[in-house]
This record gives sequence, structure tokens and C-alpha cells, in this order.
Amino acid sequence: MATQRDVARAAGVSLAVVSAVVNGTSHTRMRESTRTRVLRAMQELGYQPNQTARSLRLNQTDMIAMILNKIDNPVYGPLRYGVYEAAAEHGATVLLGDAETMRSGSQFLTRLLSQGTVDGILIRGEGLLDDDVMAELRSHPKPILILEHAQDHPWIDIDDRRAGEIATRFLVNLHHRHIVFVGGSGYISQQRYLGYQQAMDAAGLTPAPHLATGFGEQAGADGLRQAMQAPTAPTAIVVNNIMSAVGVLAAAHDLGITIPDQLSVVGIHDVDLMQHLRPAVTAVRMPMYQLGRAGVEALYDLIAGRPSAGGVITDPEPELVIRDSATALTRIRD
Amino acid sequence: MATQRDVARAAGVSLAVVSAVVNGTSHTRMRESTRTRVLRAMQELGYQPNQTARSLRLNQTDMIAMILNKIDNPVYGPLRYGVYEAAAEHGATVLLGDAETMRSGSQFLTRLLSQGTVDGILIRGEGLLDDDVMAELRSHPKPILILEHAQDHPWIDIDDRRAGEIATRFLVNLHHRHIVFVGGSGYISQQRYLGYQQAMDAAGLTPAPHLATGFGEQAGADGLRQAMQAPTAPTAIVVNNIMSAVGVLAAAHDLGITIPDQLSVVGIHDVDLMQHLRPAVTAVRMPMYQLGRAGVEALYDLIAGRPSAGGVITDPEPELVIRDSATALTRIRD
DNA sequence: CCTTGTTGACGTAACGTTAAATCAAAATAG
DNA sequence: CTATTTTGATTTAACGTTACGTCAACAAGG
Repeated sequence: MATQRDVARAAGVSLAVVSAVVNGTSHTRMRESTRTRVLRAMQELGYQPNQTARSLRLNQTDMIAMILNKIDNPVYGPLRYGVYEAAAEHGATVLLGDAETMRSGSQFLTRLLSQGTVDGILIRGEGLLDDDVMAELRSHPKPILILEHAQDHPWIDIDDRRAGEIATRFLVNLHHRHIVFVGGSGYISQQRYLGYQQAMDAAGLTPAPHLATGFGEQAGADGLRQAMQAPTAPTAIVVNNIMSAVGVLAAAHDLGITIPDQLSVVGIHDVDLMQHLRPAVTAVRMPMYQLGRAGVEALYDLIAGRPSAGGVITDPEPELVIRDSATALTRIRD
Repeated sequence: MATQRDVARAAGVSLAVVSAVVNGTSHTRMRESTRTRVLRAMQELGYQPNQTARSLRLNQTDMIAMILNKIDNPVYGPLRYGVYEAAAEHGATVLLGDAETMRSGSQFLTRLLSQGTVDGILIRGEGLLDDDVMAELRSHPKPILILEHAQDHPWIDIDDRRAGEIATRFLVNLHHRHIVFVGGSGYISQQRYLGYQQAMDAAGLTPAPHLATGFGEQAGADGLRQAMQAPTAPTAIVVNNIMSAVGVLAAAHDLGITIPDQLSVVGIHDVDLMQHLRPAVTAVRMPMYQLGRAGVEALYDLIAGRPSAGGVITDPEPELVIRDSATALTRIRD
């Protein structure tokens, strides 16, 4: 591994000049001919700057961490992409962590915390980590940005309330009157339920209580079963979580309910999988890519000591992708 | 941020003692009472070792990279978990990268390459990266281990051939005679096809040609369509890729083929999703967690300069998980 | 011709850590 | 009671960068 010292020796200049060439520093000036001589020496020796030394000197690692709750949830695909891209524009690398493997005291977290391994942290979802982990994070000297609304931290969000409203209004417009909301726990789910409520109210319908069964396939199945036990069974359902939608489809199949003839389903969040299920699932596409980009920008605001931009991402808006899992109610009941 | 110097001052000792306390070094000795005094000072000042300085001094970052082709493929869940766990045991953090975002010259790769950001790299799948990226990697001074057989690198593998054989034999035992293999490209798919061939040969059946349509849902759908166009349609199908299985189910639905009555399907790799599809998919579970652990161990062999253990993981063996997508052929044809 | 300013560099002190070399004081051996 | 070893530390030199301060040589201005 060639160092700047080796390059300096080879080019017959001092260390300072090499560093200046590498960084394009204006303070230390040089003749154009010296510059190219140094550049040539760098080439020949295959010089690569040592990131670790750089980090130590500059007190910045050009690395940010992103913590997700279940990395392989396909909704995170575009989010990750947006984060990677924006981070690259800031010359930074992304360290990806999964909250699942992140019980308090885990290697990953302590490494990040106060050890100066990263310049900042992006966390998806408040309440993702136990309280003591969050307390540790709070005492961290490096900035933290929450993707999704948070109490004590800068945050940035997508318009979950609106997504719930869009999904519900679509079903209302298809003449459905008994629409139920299958959700999870936490702020995000709550927001989507609020949107559901709003659309129901606007249509003069009475919202059903929030069926909070959790996340994932099993949660969706449980939610549908609970919904079907109500005195008057729903004709349509808004599913909070994308993986829950898979469970809803499975449970409907098992209960002998055909979708969309007997039950219309609209999911929140759109992923490739939705178009490959049968029936293909009608879903609300959320601006996850933009959330990723905006999250990184807001984090770099904090890193630079500027106030964070924050707020809710409204461009693009959540958008309904119509497929086959929802249809108009022809036989009006009640 | 308190440094060792601050702790030393607070405890009334020299820097060396603090360092020795932190690292438990035997060379620099001290009285038990000084040790606790230093420990107390560390506590009071909230001292955290600076990882960057440590890395520079020791020329090791305690960080390894893992590069996957599509991070959110659920088959990687247990793999990641195994890698994280084993890495934590080595005191290391895992930097996760996605080959999709990794066109040559990408920030991520150059950061890892020769800049001393990581102690080693784990790559899933040969041919994942373009040739020039691989060339860059090859000139990297830090060790690289390929998860899946590789030509010019140390590697470690799961028993893909056997998985193909198990899936096929299961269908043979259900009296199927026209079994087709829908695969992707590359070494892994090839191995599984070999296993398929072997099981077909053993049963005295003639293997169909490898239908290599790629990866993902669309590939599965394409594969099934191609298979159905053969002069004698298959009664059973082995699907190489888990996400392809989703596509096979969708295409079967679209073609009016009911599974398993008209077509039996067995997938390779088992994930949660498989039990939540309808019909639930019979699949071969692969030891991905163990692959992750073994990969890290082998990589640390290389890092330590020991020869890599390498080889194919045989414990546990690939295991068939029987669900609803495959059934015995009752109406024997031909 | 002296003064001042500019160009093109160089030397060096950090950043926080680790480990080798060194050393005074106390303990032990002869 | 002196010689030697052991104990319990300290000093210091790196690791590879970056950026501040300095400085000689030369050009331009008065």
C-alpha cells in the first residue's frame, strides 16, 4: 500500500504537496508541472488514499448508517436506492443495519454509538428499537434522523394519512359501504387509519375500529378472520401493510372467499410482488425513493449544523395502482 | 468526546495505562487499584474508544463487507443473520452492499477497494459484478470470499446439486414422469439442474432441457409458458428460484392450470412467503444461516493468513418442506 | 536600489490510539 | 548488605492524513 510519503519521495516533492494534489487544496500552491509529476507518481505506485487516516484527521468518516426493521421487506428497495444514491452524492457510504438483530448492546449499535464509526444515523420507524437503545442513541453525539414522525428527533415522513384516505375513497367510489381497516401498531399504521376514517366520514359512512394485528403475512390473515366475524361482514378491506396483503389473500382463499367478487382488497405500499399475486393486488404506491433521498439530505443538514428541512414528502403524492383485487359492488347490501 | 488522554488526566495516570486497561494488554502492568481508578474515570467521563484511531493504528477496521445481488430477496434473511452473528463474534460490523447499485466505479466499491475501509469482502454469487469490477476486486489487497463456487477465489457453497435432486426425486416418487426444470443462468442454476438431471436419470426418465429464463417473478412466468408449449406438457415442475415460484403460480392461474391438480410445483429455497401463497409451495429448505456463518469463518481464516476452510456445506442437508403445491399423479399418462 | 507582494513550495503539529522501550522503586536472592 | 529481578508504571514513536505557519526566490512598484 503506497502512502502519500511514497508518492512524495517518488515525485521528489514534500508530503504537503501530495496532500494538496489529492485534495485540490488552494492553500498549498504548486506549478502545473509539479502537479502532473505528482499525479504520474500516484498512478505508477497505485496510490489510494487511506480512508481511515483521513477520517481520523478530519473527524468525519463519510459513512452513514441506516437502520430498518426488516431489511428484506420489499418496500425498502426504492428507499435503499434513494439513500444510496443521495449518500453517494455526498461522497458517503451507507452502513445498513437490521433492527431485528439489534437487541440492546449489540455489536452494531455500540460500534456506531460514540465510536465515531458513522457521521449520522437514519432510522426507519420510531419505536423500532427498545427504549434503552433509543436512550443510548439520544446520548450519541452524532445526528439522528427518523424516517417517520418522531417525538424527540428530527424526522421526515411520507404522507401515510393520505395513503389511507386514497385507498378508502377508491373503495367508497366503488359503492362499498362496509369497509374495514386491517392495520398494525404504531404511528404509521395510526396515520393510515386516520386517513381511512377521514374518507369514511366524508362519505357519511361509519368507520370500523382499527384492527391492529401487527405486521407480516400472519397479521393479514388474522386481520381478515377478525373482520369476517363482525355482525355484518365487510365487502372491502384496506390493508395497512404490504406483506399483510399476502396473508389476507391466503386467508380469504382458506375461508372460501373469492377476491374481488366477494371481497375487495386494497393494499398500502406497492411492490413488484403485488402484480405477481393472483389476483394482482390494487395498491397505493408511496414515494419511498424520494423519502430515501430527502432523508439523506435532511441528515446532512444536521451534520452540517443547519436546521433539518424535515416535513412530509408531498411530491410525488401517494398514487393508486389499480389491479384486480378490488371491484365495484354491484349487489348493494343493507 | 472524552479521549484516553482525558481519562488519563482524570485518573492521574499515563496514557499507556489507560490503553492497557481498555485492551487488557499484559505488557503494561498495573495495580488492581489503579485499574479500578481508571475504570471509574472512564465511566465518569463516558469514555468511548475511537474506532477510527484504533483502525489506523492497528491497520484493521473490524468491518467486513457483504455484497448481494438483490438484498431484499427473502432467501438472504437467514444468510444475513448468520453473517451478522458470526461477524459479531469476531468483533466486526457488516457493511451491506447491493450489486444492483454497484456499477463499476461506484462509490461503495472504490471505498472498499484499497482504501482500507474493510478487512475483507464476502460476495454472493460469481458473475454478480461486471468483469472490470471483479478485476478491481482481484487487485484488492484484502481477502475476498465468494459464497458460491468461484474460479479464481476461495469459495464456500451450499449443496445446490443435491437440492435439485431432492426436489426432483420427490416428484418422481409421486409418479410424475414429465418433469421440467425452470432455472436461471449461472453456476448455481446449473448445479441445481445437474441434480435434476441426476434424479431423472436415476429414475430412468429423460431430463428436459434447462429452461433458463432468469430470476424473479417474471422469469418464473416465462419459464412455465415455455414449458407448456412442449409437445407433451409436463405434469410437474422444479423451480430454481424462490421468487420465480411466485411467477409460476401466477402464470398457471392465468393459463387456467390448477396447482397441484394439473401441475405439481416444487421450489428451491424456502422462505416465509412460500407458506402464505395459495397453494402453499412445497420447497427445499437450504442452510443459508449456516452458509453465512461458515462464510464469515472462512473469510477470517483468510484475514488471519490461514488457508480457507471452504467447501460445500453439508450439515444440515437441504430439506424438503412439503406443502400443497405438489401432489401424486393419479391419472398416469403415456 | 530597497520595499512589498506573489509564487511555489516545505516542515510540522496535530487527530486518538497502541506497543515497544525505558525506568524508578520495591521485592527478592545470594 | 549489595546484586538482581519483579512490579508498576511512564515516555515515545509510530499509523497516514490534513492544514497551518514559514520561507526562499523572484517580480513588480516606488
